[in-house]
Amino acid sequence: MAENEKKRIDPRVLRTRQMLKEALIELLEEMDVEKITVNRIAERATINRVTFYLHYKDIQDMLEKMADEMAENVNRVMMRTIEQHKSGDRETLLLGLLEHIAANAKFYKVVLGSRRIPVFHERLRSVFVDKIKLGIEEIEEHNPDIQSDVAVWFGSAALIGTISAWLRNDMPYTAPFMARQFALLFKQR
Amino acid sequence: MAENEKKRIDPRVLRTRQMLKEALIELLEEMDVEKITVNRIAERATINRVTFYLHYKDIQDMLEKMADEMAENVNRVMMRTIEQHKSGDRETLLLGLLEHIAANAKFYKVVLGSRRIPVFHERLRSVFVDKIKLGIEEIEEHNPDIQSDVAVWFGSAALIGTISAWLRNDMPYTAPFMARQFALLFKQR
DNA sequence: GACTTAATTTACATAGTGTTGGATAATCAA
DNA sequence: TTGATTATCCAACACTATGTAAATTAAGTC
Repeated sequence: MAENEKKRIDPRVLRTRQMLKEALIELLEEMDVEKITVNRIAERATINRVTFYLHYKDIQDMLEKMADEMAENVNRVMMRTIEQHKSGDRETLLLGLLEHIAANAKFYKVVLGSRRIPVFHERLRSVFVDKIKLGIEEIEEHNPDIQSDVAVWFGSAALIGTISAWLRNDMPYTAPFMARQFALLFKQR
Repeated sequence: MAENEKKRIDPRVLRTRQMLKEALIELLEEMDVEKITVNRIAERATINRVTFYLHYKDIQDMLEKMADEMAENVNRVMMRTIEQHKSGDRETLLLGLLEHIAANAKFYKVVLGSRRIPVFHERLRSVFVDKIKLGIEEIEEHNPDIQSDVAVWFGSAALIGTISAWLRNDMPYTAPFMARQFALLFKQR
């Protein structure tokens, strides 16, 4: 059932998109996003340049689609973590997220850790904003002087920014350690 | 003395650069940075396109130079605030910063609030990182379980991100209010 | 094996880049 | 004010990248 939902896509399409994406990630490891052209992506992917346009409007469009996929994945991971542990416990939730990121570190380091690709940060931020909004009441009860939307801005920015820095520095700490750090840093009394 | 330090620059140069910068800010208000070309900037500034290249290598170079100027300004503002109040009090320091940003909201909204111009975020982050490192010992004393570099990542990201969100939402709260919010949010016990 | 759809090839018009050499105009120094 | 200096302008150039079109080849589907 599950694999029929997306009514079977031609394997050639999957292959081409996969190769284009891998090529783009590779290039992003090597150069700034402004230096990347459709030419280069196609060449690296050993795909004809014209074929690129059969799949994406332009590079920006491609980045956005990849960012959407990333957001979906992150959402799914967080959902799954919650189900497995049957608790909205913040630390375990973060641990699930961080372990997913660590498992796909090559990708996330490029799109979040590196400079100059804001689409991914935007998408991830809106995922976090949604998640944080759900657990925000506690803060309001605890400290009524804190404006809830400011707290959401603060929390989501701190999360993304810290994770990005963690990736930029080649993850010097383990995922569980980072989850614990977040728990401590977010703790209000 | 002070004005002689930069050994008098030709007023034509100052004028040209000023017009180019204003044109770029205007364009950034109107469109994404990828859509901006040297052509457009020159046209908007009523400056010949060739003249652009007499001042900047390319658009990226121009953005970097503007980001450097911004970082200098922010640094200066924070220094001045500390001098005036003769105290490293966090809330007043932040208030000085936020008031400076509010006073130049048009500029900051474009370069920080809008999407897709990471250079400015980077530069501002490194300013904050420096500042936060100085006041980090207290946290270490208070809670020895928190890794100091993680705390720096967390703090700087939260600051920039919250300020950006504040600008993106057209500053619905006053600068003093935001300074107070930061003080509350950063408070650890 | 016939049908369908994806990818390739070649080609073209358009737009932007970065640099040149020479003319013009604004600033500076005497 | 004058003459020297230097910034800006103008026209032109080669080059790279973009995005699209039409016809051909190759791969996947039933």
